[in-house]
Amino acid sequence: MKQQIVQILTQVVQQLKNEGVLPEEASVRINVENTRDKAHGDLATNLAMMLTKLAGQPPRTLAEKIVSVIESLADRGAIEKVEIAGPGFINFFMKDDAKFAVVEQVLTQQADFGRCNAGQGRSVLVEFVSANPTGPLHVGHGRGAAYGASVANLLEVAGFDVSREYYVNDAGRQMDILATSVWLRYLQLCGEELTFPSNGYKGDYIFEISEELRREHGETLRKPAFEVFTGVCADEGQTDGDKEKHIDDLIAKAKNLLGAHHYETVFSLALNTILGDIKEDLEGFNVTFENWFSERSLMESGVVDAALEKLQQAGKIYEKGGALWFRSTEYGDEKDRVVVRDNGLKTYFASDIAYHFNKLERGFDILIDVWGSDHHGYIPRVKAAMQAMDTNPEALQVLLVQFAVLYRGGEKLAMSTRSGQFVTLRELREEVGSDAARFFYVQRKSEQHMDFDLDLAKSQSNENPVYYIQYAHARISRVLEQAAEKGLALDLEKGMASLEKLELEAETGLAVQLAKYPETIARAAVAYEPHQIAYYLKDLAHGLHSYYNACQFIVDESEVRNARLTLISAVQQVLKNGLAILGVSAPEKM
RNA sequence: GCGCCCAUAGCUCAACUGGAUAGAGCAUCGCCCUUCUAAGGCGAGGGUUUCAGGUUCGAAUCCUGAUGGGCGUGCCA
Repeated sequence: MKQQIVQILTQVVQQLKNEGVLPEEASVRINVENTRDKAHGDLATNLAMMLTKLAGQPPRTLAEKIVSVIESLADRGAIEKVEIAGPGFINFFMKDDAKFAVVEQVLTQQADFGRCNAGQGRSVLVEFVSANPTGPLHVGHGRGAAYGASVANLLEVAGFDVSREYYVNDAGRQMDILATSVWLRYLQLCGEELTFPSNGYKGDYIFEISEELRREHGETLRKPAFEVFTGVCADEGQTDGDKEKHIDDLIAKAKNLLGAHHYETVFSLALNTILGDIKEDLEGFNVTFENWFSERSLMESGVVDAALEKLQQAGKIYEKGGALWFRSTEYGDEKDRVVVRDNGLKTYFASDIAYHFNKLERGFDILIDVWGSDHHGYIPRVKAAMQAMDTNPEALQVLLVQFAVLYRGGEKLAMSTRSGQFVTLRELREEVGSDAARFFYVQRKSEQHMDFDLDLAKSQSNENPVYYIQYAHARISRVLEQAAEKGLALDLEKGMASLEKLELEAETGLAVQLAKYPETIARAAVAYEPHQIAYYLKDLAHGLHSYYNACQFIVDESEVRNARLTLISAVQQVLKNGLAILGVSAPEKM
C-alpha cells in the first residue's frame, strides 16, 4: 500500500513540474509514513511541507494542489479518502479490502514472509562473541552473542549472504597464562606445595581441567615446585614483587621444564576444554557459527607476516626503540601503533590487521565486527590498517555493544575473568532459560547502557515480555486445535475468500500491523537494530491478545469463523518468523 | 587533560532516523474468568525529554556550550 502511495505521489510531482509549480530539475524525496493516530488515516506524507521552499508557496496551498491532482487521477488504487491536516500533512485513508490483502501474502509465503532483497545477495561476514578462550562465557558476553546472532539472522532475512564467525584468540600471552595456571594447579594435585600466582586464572574450571590432565597423564608432567619457582621474580605483595613479571617468568619456566611437546599437551587440553565448553554453551543459547577462526592458524600460515610485509612495502612501518611501528596517524589515529615488540613478539594488533585483511581476501563484501564498547578506541587503527593495505575501510562496520552492568540485590557486581568471580552465561540460561535471556538482551538498543538486574531476571522471569509474545503464539495454536476438535477446523480457502467479513477495529488493526512487518525487517536490518523486531512483536502480540478478549473466534457462522481463524493464523506465522530472527522459540503450548 | 558513547514517567526502556497530542512494560489504583489458555484484557494517575542557547514551517532527535555518568587513552589481549 505504501509503495502504491509513493508511486502516485511521484506522478503528482511530475504533474506539478509540468504545471510549472516546481522547477523541472528539482529532485524530490518522497516520504510516506505510517500514522500514529487513527484519526490521521492509515498513511501520511509530509510532501507539501517538504516542497514549500522549492515552490515558494505555503504548505497548505501546496497540499491542496497535491490533493486535487490525486483526486483527478483515473486510478487511485486502494485510496479511499485523502485529507489535509495540521501544518500541511496529507493523510490517506485506505480501503479495508486492500488492508486484508496482506493476510493471503503471509499465508502463502509463510516462513518467507518478510524477506526482502535489501542486501542484493552481497556477502557479509558477521564476527561476534570472539571471547578469549581462557574461561567460560559470562553474562557480559551474552549480550554480544544475542545481539550478533540476531543481527546475522536479520541480515539473512534482508537478503544478505551471511556467514557467522568466532575469532579464537588461541595465541598470545593470555593463553600462556591459562596453560601455566592449569599446570600449577596440576602440580598442586600431584602434591606439590606452591603459592598460586596472583595473576593466574583462579576459577573453578581451572581445577577441573587440571584434574583431567592428571587423569590422562598421571604424574608424567610433574616437576618439583622448588625447581619451578627458583629464579622467578617475586609476586605482587612480596618485596620487589611484580605480578606481571612473576607470571611471565613462570610461563618461561613451564615451557622450559616441560619442553615444547609436553607444554603443548597442557596448552591444548586447556584450550580445547574451554573452547568445547564455549561451543556447547552457545549452542544452548541458540547461537551457532559457520566458522571458528583460529588466530594461531593465522600466525602459522604466515598470513601475519605477509600482511606486515605488505605494510612495510607501502612504507607504513618504521623502527623505533627496537620495536616496529605502524604509521596509523597518517590515517587519523591518535598515535602510531606497535606491531612487533622489541622482544620480537607480534602484538595482538598485528594479527588483527592480518585477520581483517584475510576476511576481505576470502571475498566478503561487508565485514561486521561486534565488539564490546570498551574496544571503541581500537576502531581507528584497524580502519587505518585497512586503508594502508589499499582495502576499503568502509567495508568494515564495527557494531559496539555496551556491556551490561550487573546488579544483584540492588548492588553493582564487579566482574573479572581472572579473579573467577562472575556470573556465567550458562548459569543465566539455566536460571531464566535461553528464550528469556535472548529476548532480554536484544530488547535494548545495543549502544544503550543496560542494567541487568539478576534478581529480576531470575525471580520474575514470568514478567519477561518474551512470554507475552510466546503466549500469543501458543494461544493461537490452542484456538486452532479447539476448532478442529469441535469439527470446525479452519478451511483456509474459505477463510481467504471471506476476509471481507472482518470488520472489527481489532481486525483491520491486526492486518495493518501485519503489513508493517516487512518494512520493519528492512529498517531494522539496515540499522542493525534487532530491538525493533522485539518491539514490533510486542505490539503484534498485544493486538492479538486484545482481539482475543474482544470477541470469540470459533463461532457458528462459518464465513466469519474461517475469516477470523485465517487472520489469526497469519498473525501466528508472523510471530513465528519474528521470533526466529531473535533466536527465540515459538511454542505451541505453554 | 584529550577522545568516543550516553542522559526521556518512580524504575527499565521505545519513539518509524526531523513530524501531528513523546509511547510501552514494571510498580500504584479501579474493573473483567459459567465464553477458544487470566503468563491475558479494559481503564486511571504519572513528563519543562538533565540545563542554557541556536538552526526551521516543525527538535527528544541536528549544531554550540554547560552539568552528570560509562568507557578508552599499553611495546595487554
